[in-house]
Amino acid sequence: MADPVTLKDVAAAAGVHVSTASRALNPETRSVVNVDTAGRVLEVAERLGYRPHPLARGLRTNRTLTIGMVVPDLMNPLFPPIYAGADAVLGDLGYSVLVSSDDDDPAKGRSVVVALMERRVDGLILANAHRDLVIPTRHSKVPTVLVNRSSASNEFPAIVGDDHAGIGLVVGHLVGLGHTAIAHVAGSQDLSTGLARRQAFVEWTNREGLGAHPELIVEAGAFRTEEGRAACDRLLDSGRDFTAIVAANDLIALGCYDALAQRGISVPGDVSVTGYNDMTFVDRVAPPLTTVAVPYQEMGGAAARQLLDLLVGEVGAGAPYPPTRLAPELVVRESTAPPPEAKRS
Amino acid sequence: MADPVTLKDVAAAAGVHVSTASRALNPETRSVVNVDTAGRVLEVAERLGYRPHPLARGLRTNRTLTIGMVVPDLMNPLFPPIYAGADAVLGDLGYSVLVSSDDDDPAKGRSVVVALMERRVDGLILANAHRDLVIPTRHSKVPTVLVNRSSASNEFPAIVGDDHAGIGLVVGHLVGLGHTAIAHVAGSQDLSTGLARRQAFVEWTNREGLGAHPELIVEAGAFRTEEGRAACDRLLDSGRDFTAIVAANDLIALGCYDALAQRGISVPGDVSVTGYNDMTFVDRVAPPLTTVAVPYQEMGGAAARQLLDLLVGEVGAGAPYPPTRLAPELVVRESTAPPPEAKRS
DNA sequence: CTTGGATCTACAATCGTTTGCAGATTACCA
DNA sequence: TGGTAATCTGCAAACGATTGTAGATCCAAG
Repeated sequence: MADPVTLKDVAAAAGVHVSTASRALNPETRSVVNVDTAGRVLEVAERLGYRPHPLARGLRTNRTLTIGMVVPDLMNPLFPPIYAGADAVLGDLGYSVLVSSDDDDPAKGRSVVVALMERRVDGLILANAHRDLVIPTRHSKVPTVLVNRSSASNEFPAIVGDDHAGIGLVVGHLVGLGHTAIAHVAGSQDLSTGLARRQAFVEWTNREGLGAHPELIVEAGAFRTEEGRAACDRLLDSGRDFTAIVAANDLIALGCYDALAQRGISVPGDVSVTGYNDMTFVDRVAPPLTTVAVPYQEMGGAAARQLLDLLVGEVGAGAPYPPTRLAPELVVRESTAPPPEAKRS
Repeated sequence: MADPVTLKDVAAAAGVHVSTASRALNPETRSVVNVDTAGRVLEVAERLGYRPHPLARGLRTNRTLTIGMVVPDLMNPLFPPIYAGADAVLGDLGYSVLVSSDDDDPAKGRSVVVALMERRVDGLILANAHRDLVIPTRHSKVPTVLVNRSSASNEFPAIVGDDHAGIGLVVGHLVGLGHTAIAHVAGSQDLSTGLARRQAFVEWTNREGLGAHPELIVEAGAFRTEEGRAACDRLLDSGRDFTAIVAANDLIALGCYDALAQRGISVPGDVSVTGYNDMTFVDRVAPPLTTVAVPYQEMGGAAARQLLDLLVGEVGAGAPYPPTRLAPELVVRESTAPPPEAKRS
């Protein structure tokens, strides 16, 4: 009842052939049609409330004005901002963003990507994180950009947070407070962020002259509170002395809170803890978490713009794409303080 | 390079006409074609990796296998679970869910709905909440279901949390602890949940024999921390005595935390506070918040199933649809305790 | 041997656009 | 006035599927 006003209707009402109507409606080709017939068509289309049928148009032009986006899990508060950022810039240009989750399962990741491609998306934004993900788009022509992750070979443009700088911020902050024995609870090394933050940690601690202490680095199996707690337990069990922990992300940091609390170790009285991501509400836990804020929304926007470039640009411009790194920001709260005097590293 | 294997290719390879191939591939019509030609077509299609072109198919059948979903804001942690729940059930049937946000702006709400309809979605799931939202689908034939909100006239099926029961749970809990002077910081009365929770509050406090105290009800302009804080300030300024606050949602409850803390009133020592929704991390704020958990994911799933019913059923089955209410669950944490002895209501 | 009915398959139209091409109109200039 | 270029506009073929209808084939019965 609502909408079936077709191009044919517009053409008829304007007294022209549908091809003329089509050309008049399309800004690209409008110049080829007489200026006042064009005007008449426009006016009639407006009056009738004509809307092109996206399927018909897409069938002919081979474009869907749809972008596929795959994330590990939309319920992880990291990803909605990325989505929102991308959707904002793409929506303005008439694109819709179709999200899929892969639940951190590489197999499912592949299958959702092919599902998206079967839906004929015009481009892909991949935020799913497994480093070894074989990307089915590799040999297809679907423009693809990575966000919040990079690929080893830089075969796709990638927008990532500058983990190196971010970790630099927190270790700088900690040594500024006087810490000299700093531990790291790393995230999964299968994710590019887990790897990058760990590498950044060893580099910055070296650069600050704290020396290399591999025993002060322990790895959480995943970026989750429970895993963080377990990893921190292992660290504590090892008996090594330290006065600060930089956790690979906020969830792991909260896990550290738990492990420390259980042993009666006070934060930040006895040991300082830092997180990463500045998730919602980490300003309200006890104690409010010192962490680093990553501009996820801007990352989404940047990824979208990058993708648009790919869409207009010639396919296969190729060449390796060095990842663009967005600067993070240190957020100092109450989980960090100078080390206790009594304790020597 | 990847995919352009069309029905015509399959037909040619199987030595049949494309119409025969089409019928063979479609389970509905398969019976009409000879059983072993059908088998041959199937086999060839499989071997060639044929995938029907969704646009072509949709153009002909007038279905897109796409469901539109509109939420106020995906960054609000309430909505990803709803999305996930719906996507899980719809995805299994080949549907994709296209999300749009309306930023709680009724005008934008209408425009995203028409945008979705122009994309020819097969159905709509509306989770955007403004009670007075004029729904553009009203006179169109797009099957629509509401989730986490209802419409006054019940013209659409709606899946909502049972706010009445949920509020009953918390006031029951509070009177069980001995509270007799309970205040309510309500949410926006423009949202069906804000309204329903407030009404439930007055009904349950009456039923518990606490009498009506309109001065103990104050309204936050929106379901946000800042507004909650302001509203709670007004409540405190009024000078009325009370020993517990039931907040319309968790964010407002956190606002109450802030307002109380600033005046040195301890939670739950001096006053108990309850929230609503059991958002992630409210178990980690100080003190951990007593609240009510709403099964948002199931709500999304139920909405999807309801929509599927509409899709197969005859259009305009009509008749008012009484909302389906899903039972919430009380989560007791540490923000509630018996009232202080000293204080009389 | 013809006719009628089952069964199957092919033809062709259709969904609503876009777009190469050809034809029509007008205008311009010699 | 006639020829040609410039400017529009219409025709028709796509895009890749689905589907009503008509025709082909085969077999059995009259």
